[in-house]
Amino acid sequence: MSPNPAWQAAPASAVDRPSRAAGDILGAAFDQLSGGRAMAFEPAEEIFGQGEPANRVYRILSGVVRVHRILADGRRQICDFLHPGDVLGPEAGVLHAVSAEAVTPVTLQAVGRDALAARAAADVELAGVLWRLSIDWFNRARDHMLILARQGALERVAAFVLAYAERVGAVDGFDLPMTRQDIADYLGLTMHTVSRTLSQMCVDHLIDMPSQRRVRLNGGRRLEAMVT
Amino acid sequence: MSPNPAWQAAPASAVDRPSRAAGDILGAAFDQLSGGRAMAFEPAEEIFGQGEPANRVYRILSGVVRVHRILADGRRQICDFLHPGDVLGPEAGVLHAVSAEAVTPVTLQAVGRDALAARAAADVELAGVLWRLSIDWFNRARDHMLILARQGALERVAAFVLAYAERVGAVDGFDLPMTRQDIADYLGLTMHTVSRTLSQMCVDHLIDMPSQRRVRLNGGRRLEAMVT
DNA sequence: CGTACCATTGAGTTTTTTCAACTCGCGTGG
DNA sequence: CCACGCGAGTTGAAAAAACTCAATGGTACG
Repeated sequence: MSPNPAWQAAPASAVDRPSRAAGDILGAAFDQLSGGRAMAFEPAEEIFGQGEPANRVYRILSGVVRVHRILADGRRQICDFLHPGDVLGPEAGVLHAVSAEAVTPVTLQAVGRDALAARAAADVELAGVLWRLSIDWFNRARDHMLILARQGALERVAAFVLAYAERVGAVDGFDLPMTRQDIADYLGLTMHTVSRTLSQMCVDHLIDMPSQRRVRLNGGRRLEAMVT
Repeated sequence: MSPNPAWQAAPASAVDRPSRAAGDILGAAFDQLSGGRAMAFEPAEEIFGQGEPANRVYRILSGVVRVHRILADGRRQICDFLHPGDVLGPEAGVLHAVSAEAVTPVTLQAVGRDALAARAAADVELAGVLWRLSIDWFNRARDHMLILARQGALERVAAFVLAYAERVGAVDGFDLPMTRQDIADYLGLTMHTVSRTLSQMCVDHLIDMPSQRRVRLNGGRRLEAMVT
């Protein structure tokens, strides 16, 4: 593991998405309502499970979280990977429709759903930030749907790599904290297809993979061209 | 076309989702804010387009609407089909991320986004209804993601047919208002695969199709079994 | 009654999955 | 220290699924 992987730090630049102001407002609300306490989770530890009551909303301080659903026959669909600064939970109804697990070691702040709602009712700016967040999720979900429905393996993996690079603000490469199986379950492919596709992208010099988990984009232009 | 297809009527039972009370609250808000005016659209007519400013929120009175995105290379992904009682638009940011078109003749009420927001700010019940709506959309989007990512053609078509039957409250069959191409673009398949799959389901006596657009479920038990 | 559009069906091809073997890195315990 | 085993990853070959191309059938509407 590299000395200071992007997903581990929670620097202002990563946390304060989509804007400095939005991050501040959210951060302040969480700092205050959580009483400054943080929760810690080990890799593969469950943060909450499908079907459990959804009483709390979380804000990730460090680490990477996967949000997924399990089907009766064991197939798994990862809906999203969440990073420092991302908020987890408020899209839920009374019960969680998905599970959330730590991919890496994770720390997060938890606040009561009702407490956050009460504060949002009193604070127009906070309500606006939460509203914009839910729009973002919705558009993310639709982008994801598009990838799953209409794209081939190469396009899917390219889109994932590019989106991940942007998400962690890669400068000269980045680490993928998740396994090939995780990527496959996110992209609707098998682990094998993901592996083959990454290998092929290396052969074509679209990317380099100095180690199994590390990726460097070679320019990225050609890669971007295949994401439509 | 059958004399009174389910998608044409806007009976209380269809409009008042997810509950009588919620429908009343929404209906009252729309009736009042729209000034009782309704807009009409012909099949294939655009209600709003991707990239346009999202100033209004719509409530469908009759007909079926498709919500979709077009990719640069012409591929199309239908995100959802909406029916009488459904609300269209409030999930959008400043600009619409999707287009909406009439599948059948459609009538709908339009209200200003700001006007609705203002009313929601003053009416806790209305705000709750809108909030629950957005949760429903989100979960629908995730269900859809699951279908697109992890299921075969038979499962996809079966899921669609069952969901549609439930949506229109089918008693002894129902009409599909959309083309095979629409279904394919919704399910992430080709028109050919959809057609073949439906044919196969007829051969297997899972369904009957008295005409190209009409479907009758044969019990539905076996069909439900394949949706996982 | 002809035309246009939607739908169906067949045949061959491509893509992805499945099955299986094998490699690599890493931590454990002899 | 080294052998061992385990989990993750890679890769090849065969099989399955869906797509493309192409032709045909059906229905509605002028």
